[in-house]
Amino acid sequence: MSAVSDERFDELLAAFRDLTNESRLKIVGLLTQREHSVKELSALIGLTEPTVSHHLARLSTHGLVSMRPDGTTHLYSFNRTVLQRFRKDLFSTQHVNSLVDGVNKDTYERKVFRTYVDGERITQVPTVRRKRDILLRWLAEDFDEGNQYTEKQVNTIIKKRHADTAFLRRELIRLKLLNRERDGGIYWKVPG
Amino acid sequence: MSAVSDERFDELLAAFRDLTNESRLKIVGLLTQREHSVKELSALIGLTEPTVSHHLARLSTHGLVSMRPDGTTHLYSFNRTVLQRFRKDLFSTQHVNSLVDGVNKDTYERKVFRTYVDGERITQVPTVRRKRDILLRWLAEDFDEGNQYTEKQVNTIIKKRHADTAFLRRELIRLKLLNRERDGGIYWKVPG
DNA sequence: CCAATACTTCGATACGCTTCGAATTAGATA
DNA sequence: TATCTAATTCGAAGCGTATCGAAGTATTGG
Repeated sequence: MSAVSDERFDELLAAFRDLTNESRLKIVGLLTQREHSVKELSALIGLTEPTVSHHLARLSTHGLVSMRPDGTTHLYSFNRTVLQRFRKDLFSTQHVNSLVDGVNKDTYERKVFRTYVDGERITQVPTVRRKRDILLRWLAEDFDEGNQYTEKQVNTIIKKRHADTAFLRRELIRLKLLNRERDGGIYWKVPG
Repeated sequence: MSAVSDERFDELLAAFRDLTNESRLKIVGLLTQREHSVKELSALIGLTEPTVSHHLARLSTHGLVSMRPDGTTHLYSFNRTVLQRFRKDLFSTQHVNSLVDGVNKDTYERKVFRTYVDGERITQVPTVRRKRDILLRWLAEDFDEGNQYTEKQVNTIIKKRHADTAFLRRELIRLKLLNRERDGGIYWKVPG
């Protein structure tokens, strides 16, 4: 489910891009009132006929306008229903969510692991909190929900990853990944 | 009430232009889920931090995103209400109508008058129907609603504008500006 | 069949915009 | 205080596109 391959969204985006343009919005504004010829539109908004023709061509590729020949003149009209459908769809959460490629979603975290973790052990605790937090969430996975741990047991588990047990234990509590009984030496993992 | 001076519409247009851009839509999509730092966004969508920073700056000029500093990182979040208001306003007929400058609305017709009318008289009847129709609507103003005219009276009125009364009389009827009693010689102006 | 008219297509220009890398600023850590 | 990191600002390259004039096409009117 990559962003690039969401053709439906690409079409919607292109349609809106073509719509959010001063000249084309003027054309659409005029066509909402009644049908107009290219020459009329050209005179009304102060652009040459080739330019107007070009804009109308772009609008029609998305079905936003229709043309009806009348002698040598081409009468263009606006398709309200098409725009209404586009308005509804563009910002639907479905499409917005599909923008982000799931494969890329954790590249940042992977980079942190590559830098600070070697196999099973943390080579160095990142000084930057944001990076450190990523490793702490990983470290928290070594604890089971529902279990209770003494401080000694906590240190043993942490030591498998890094030597500085005191600091990492305090950090786990700061991030609310572990909880500690008031005054006591009992720790447990916070669910979630 | 010129199109160029409708600042409110210009602002809406600029906001939507800034929104209908693939990179910025990706950013907005991510920010709808939760707040993100510039570095995170950069890694997630595969752009450099300066580029992301630039996009965020554009989005924030329209109030679409807000920033909250947290240490050296800047956490950006999305303002739903602003987008909702924009969506409502952009296509309101009020704004669409204000796009067209009233002063320019009749330039095409004025040009026809300049070319084919000299003071009170039609110098030459345009062969192009579209232009001819403009003069016919002007000619119809010489007739009063509610009055009844014989063919002779109709010709007299037309002759003040141009010699070819027979043709112009027929054309007025073709355009449904004048009406004629079946088989009879009685004419009257069509209201409206 | 020829002339006039409206439209479109084509080629070229000019402008804006996205994007990047380099340099700068601000904040946190040690 | 000095160093590191994150973010921003700046300058430049590349691309798309809005626009125009000129040329080509189709349809009407005589």
